[in-house]
Amino acid sequence: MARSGRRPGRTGTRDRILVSARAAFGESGFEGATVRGIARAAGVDPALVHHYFGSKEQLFVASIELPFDPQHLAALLVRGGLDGLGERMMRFAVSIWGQPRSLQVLLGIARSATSDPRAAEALRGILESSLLPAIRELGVDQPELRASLIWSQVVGLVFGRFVVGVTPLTAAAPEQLVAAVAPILQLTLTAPMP
Amino acid sequence: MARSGRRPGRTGTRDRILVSARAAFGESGFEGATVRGIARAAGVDPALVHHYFGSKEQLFVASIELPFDPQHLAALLVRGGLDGLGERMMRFAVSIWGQPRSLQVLLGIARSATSDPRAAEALRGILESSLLPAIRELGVDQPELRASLIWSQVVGLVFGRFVVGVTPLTAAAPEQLVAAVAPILQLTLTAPMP
DNA sequence: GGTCTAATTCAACGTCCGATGAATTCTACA
DNA sequence: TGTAGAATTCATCGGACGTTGAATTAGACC
Repeated sequence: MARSGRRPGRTGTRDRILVSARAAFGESGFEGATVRGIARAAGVDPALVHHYFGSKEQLFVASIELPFDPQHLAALLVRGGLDGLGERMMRFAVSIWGQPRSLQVLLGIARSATSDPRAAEALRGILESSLLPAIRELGVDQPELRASLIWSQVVGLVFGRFVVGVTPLTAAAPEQLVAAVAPILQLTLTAPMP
Repeated sequence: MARSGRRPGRTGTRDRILVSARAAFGESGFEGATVRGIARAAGVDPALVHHYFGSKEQLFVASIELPFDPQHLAALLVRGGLDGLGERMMRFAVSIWGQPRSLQVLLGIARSATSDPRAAEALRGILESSLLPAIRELGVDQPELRASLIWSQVVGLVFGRFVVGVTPLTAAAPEQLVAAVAPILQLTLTAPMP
């Protein structure tokens, strides 16, 4: 039984709450995760969560900060031109979901997007602030449609691999996925579009 | 205030509950939808839901019966061979999500898959009982990986169009989507795979 | 007409949830 | 050393949820 009152020394409590929150939201989405569960995982009283973050929603917002800078991504994609862009995109996706913390953020957003418009907007934001500008800058025709199709392919991959657990997708090595999907993305960039 | 007791005449109450349930699950997923809300939408006391279906979970199972027969779909895809298979797949997907009831069932499963392993299994089932057998039967190499990639593309499309609301995907006419995506699916079927 | 069964509502229980406000303990700084 | 403020817990509130059991009303069949 932890007695009440301030703890001696520096306790990174706020950070521990954030870490637990990312794990919980990534596992169960916004609605499925509970403030009490997050507090328990952080070894802390639920009231502390509100003390630091005000509300469950604000905690969510704080915990799903995008694990990369959209402009940086856009620049990275543009650099190198249209050639090999599909592969660069896949490599970036794979490198992001290879980091546990980034993956948690991504899954937290994706799992919450099914019920929370804000999370859905965050997902759209990745498309509109990175993918679309990059493709526009390269002067491809029908940039909106192409960017959306690429976005939906990557989202589908993440969904299949990490949410639904489709065996060939969970079993494939990252390199194999890159090799398999990159040409498809490349065709999505270059094929004639209606 | 509806007084208690049996209603005169034939009241399709059970069916009305099912209809409301599909709408609610499609809109909010299993956890987000509430028995009380479904009952309210059906103009009925919440206890009736349990009288007819036993539990929220059994109601969910009853309401998400797949809107098509997997074997029939597999046969439809095989008939006609590898040529134009991508287009047939897209046409089928578009025709399914064009029917409101089917779309509700699909979205109910997809939205619940983020937290409910059973729904995730139902989603995998579409892949394993229709897509994969069809592709296998056509003698393509790497059928598991190809089927999974096609599945993830279609799931991503549904997610983008109906859950996240990606503008180019919501705005595109079904025919335009078929024309844009079919060649990509076809490449996924025929491109060399690692 | 009497009786059994199905349909329907009502009232309630127990649980979990997010949130609040007060009390307690420590740190920082004058 | 005294005191303001930050960190932490505790007890609790009000609400929503799934579920249950009893009571009420209608149809079906003898």
